Amino acid sequence: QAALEPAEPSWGPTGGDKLFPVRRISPNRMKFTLGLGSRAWRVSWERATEAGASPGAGSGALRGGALRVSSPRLAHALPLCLSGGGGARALPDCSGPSPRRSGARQLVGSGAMEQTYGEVNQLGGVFVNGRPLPNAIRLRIVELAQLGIRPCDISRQLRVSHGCVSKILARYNETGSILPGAIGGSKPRVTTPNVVKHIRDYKQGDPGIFAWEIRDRLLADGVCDKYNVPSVSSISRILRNKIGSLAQPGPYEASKQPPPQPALPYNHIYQYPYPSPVSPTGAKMGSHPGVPGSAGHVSIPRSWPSAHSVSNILGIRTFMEQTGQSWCLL
DNA sequence: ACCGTTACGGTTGAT
DNA sequence: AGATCAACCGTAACG
Repeated sequence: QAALEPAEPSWGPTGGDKLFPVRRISPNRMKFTLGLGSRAWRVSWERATEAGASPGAGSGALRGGALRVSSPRLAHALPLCLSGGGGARALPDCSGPSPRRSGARQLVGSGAMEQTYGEVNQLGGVFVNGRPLPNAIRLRIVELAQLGIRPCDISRQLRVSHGCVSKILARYNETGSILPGAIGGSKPRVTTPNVVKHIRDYKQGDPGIFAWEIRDRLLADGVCDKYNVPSVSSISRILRNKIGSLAQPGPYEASKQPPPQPALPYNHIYQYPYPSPVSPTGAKMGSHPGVPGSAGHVSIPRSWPSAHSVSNILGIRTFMEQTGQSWCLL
């Protein structure tokens, strides 16, 4: 209980809302600050995860499993991470405060560093603002829903706001993935040298061509698809800045090796990589097609390397691993 | 009571 | 190295 006592309650407003210019923070929603190495963090987080992973027994894969952080030191290193896997993209599940911007919340005083680890919502659940819920809880939400538990009850049981439960279930129903979206980063450029070259060709072939016509031709000629075709304004900018006189090949592509295309399209999907629609706990994941092998399952924008799959994150052996094969989404 | 939606403050990673 | 930007997050509240 002491773990949930805020060292310094954050009573300030957290922002406005539609009707109220200033929304008052709930007395139950408070930040708590803990000293590094304190057992308190572990206790508080275990309480939070137990609410998700333990109740109802059954979920062997989750109980005391990947989420349980038993070492305060480890908790410091990987506050809410389920996996230490590397990769180009962020692992969205790593909910610990970043050293970069959370620095303002790191206090170094008299040799002991304090750090804000999370907040407590109205339901008593622990969350880290700006960071996704742990995958174990996300998975539990889906599992409970599959068992016919109402979202409002899931919300109360797991101490996750109903809005979040609703969002996770809606996403799961739509995509088959329990995973959060990829946070941060930028879109891959769509105006690749090849696209610029085609735009130039079109312009040279028909100097009076409109940008929207160029756009249509890029699509018609298969240079781009609907996901990566430049906007009309982008094409106009290219015409203005990079092509301009139409005389010389711009420096953009003259002698440069084109930058590598992104390995995955921006809208590539992350698939929920279970070999069959069965959760690791054995609970049926319903008839949802969002499992490997279901083509046309294209909804979660952006993706992560396979090293970040739920299976790997949760420490679940995949079918491919069991058969000794490496697998890859590329 | 329930739930979809959204403003908000926050984090993240590419540029 | 630091700022900016645009993506995402979960909460709290409205309707």
